[in-house]
Amino acid sequence: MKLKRTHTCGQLRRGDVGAEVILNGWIHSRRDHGGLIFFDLRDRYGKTQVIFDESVAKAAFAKAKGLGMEDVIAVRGPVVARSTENINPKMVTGEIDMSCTELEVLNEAEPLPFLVTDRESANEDLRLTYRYLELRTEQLQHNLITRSKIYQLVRSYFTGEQFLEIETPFLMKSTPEGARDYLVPSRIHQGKFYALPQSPQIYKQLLMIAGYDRYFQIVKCFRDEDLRADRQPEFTQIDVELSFVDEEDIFAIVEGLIGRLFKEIQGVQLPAAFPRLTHREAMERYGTDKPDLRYELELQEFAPFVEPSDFNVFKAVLKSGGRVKALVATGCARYSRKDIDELTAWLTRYHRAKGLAWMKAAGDGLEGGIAKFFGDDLQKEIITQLDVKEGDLLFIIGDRAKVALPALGALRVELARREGLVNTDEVRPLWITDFPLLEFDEETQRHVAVHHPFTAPHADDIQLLDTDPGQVRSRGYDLVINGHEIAGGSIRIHDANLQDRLFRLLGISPDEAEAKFGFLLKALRYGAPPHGGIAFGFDRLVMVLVGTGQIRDVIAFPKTTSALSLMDGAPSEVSEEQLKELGIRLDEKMKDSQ
RNA sequence: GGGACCGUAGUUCAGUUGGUUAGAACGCCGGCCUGUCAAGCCGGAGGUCGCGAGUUCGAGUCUCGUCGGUCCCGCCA
Repeated sequence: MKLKRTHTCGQLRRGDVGAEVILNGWIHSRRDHGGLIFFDLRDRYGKTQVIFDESVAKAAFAKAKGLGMEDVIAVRGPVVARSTENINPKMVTGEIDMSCTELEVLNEAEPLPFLVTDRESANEDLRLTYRYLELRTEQLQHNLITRSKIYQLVRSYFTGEQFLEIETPFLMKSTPEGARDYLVPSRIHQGKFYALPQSPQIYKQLLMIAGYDRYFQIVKCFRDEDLRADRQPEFTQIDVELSFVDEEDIFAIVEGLIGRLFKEIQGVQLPAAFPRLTHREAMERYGTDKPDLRYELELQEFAPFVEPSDFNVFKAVLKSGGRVKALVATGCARYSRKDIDELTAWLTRYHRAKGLAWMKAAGDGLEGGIAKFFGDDLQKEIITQLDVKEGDLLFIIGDRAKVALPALGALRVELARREGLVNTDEVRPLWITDFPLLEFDEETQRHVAVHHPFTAPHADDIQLLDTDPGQVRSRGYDLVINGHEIAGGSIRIHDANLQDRLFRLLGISPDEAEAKFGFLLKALRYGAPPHGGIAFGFDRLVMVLVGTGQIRDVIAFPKTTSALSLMDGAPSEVSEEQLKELGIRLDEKMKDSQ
């Protein structure tokens, strides 16, 4: 190219008027007036309007005639001021034009599959197929530029706090527990496989044992599970681990980082310390372990009103050890029977609830739904105790605790969405603490780790490990922001005997523990310091910081819901030779389907 | 593994109860036009109605299957 840029397309201002400049970029849009042509020339820094005037530069004008959207050009000419009535207040460069005297066409673009000016102009599958075009859109450029800033802020924060950035292997040993591994076959050791890390958990604990007492890494992780709007099979974590610490040290470090990120990216000042909720309290009040605190609408205890009532369904629920809780939907008495039926259908379909009971507040009593099972005095008591106001709608769910609380929690989120209760300017971080250490898995009929098997049990509950493992609290914690689980971590077990005991509790035999985690158990015997850490879902953090609900909006080249890369066609078949080298033979059925 | 919604021109969509030649906007091509910034005006080209079967005298429309996308449940230590 002959004309190399002297400025970017977002740079020129009134003060540059008179300067001779060269700009390089893409033709974002063109407006042809016959003897006068306007281009908006775009690069990632912004847009500048370029004018081609037949009477000023005949050759450049003639070439510009034939150009169209997304052609790549270089233009030379003076910066000229716009007359007052021609100033475009919507553009930061709107007070000036660049009057082109020389034009070099760097590359002409074929007609586009969709408009780069408008992200909504194509379905997502088409945009993903031409992801490099979608990445030219303002929104995605903004998201990726912000993401880049966040990497830098994270690195400068942690290195400023004396953390070391250390890389850990991508080709590692497959371990049981947790998500399905992505496997990588070994050529040198045919029949054996590496696994891509679900997280660098064990490595960072080994780094603590090695004495690197403050470690962090911005690292890709891989989990072969089904996708969601906020979940990709490969994603990025900010992985952090510290030695000689307890929960308070971790919280302080994280609060410092999150505070700085929101200050720098959003200009929002967060409190120096974040509020904390125990897991139990979060479930009781919000029906979820990741509550969105930007709105109230808390779950309320309804059990006291069940016994004096005539509603036998709830009585039976309580008798069998279940829970009955309520949600007071402010001003929702206007909901029609159809609205309520829709909510009921949604809850039974997606949240395993058997039903959704309701009553409307009218006058000084309750009516509709199950109101007839509650006497006048009992209704008045409900209204007083639950602070029900005229025009409110009372939703009640009775079921096993595992169903009733999450279902009502889901209803809370849905009602907030419908009623527009979410203040999108607010940022509400909080810590969830005191998770249960173990959870009984019905399918495999054994206990599984709620967090992971290296999480330390709460000191007060260790004696319960053998008698009532389900009641043991862990030293795990989650950071939740606006209803998104942003980070999770724990104080780890640094005692080999306790770790051994945990493996046994999880139904991992001594032999298996030795085979799968022997290296960790051995390392714990060579002077392991007390340690703990946390891992951030980096993509989700970026989502919250740029204000999108879709993880694909913050990843340059994401996969579809079925884990395909529409642009390059991954995953794809490989040659017989490649398979042979790896000692792999495909199932006949798969060959047929190819 | 399961559920819901979607697939019509390059793109976004409309298309009535199953009925003549499947429309609009943007984009593209050609023409006019010297102050637009969603430029405007005139004209033109452009369709395997995702794919396959079925029902029917007749299918973009109904049924089944299949492929792809999105969202959700399960799953995600």
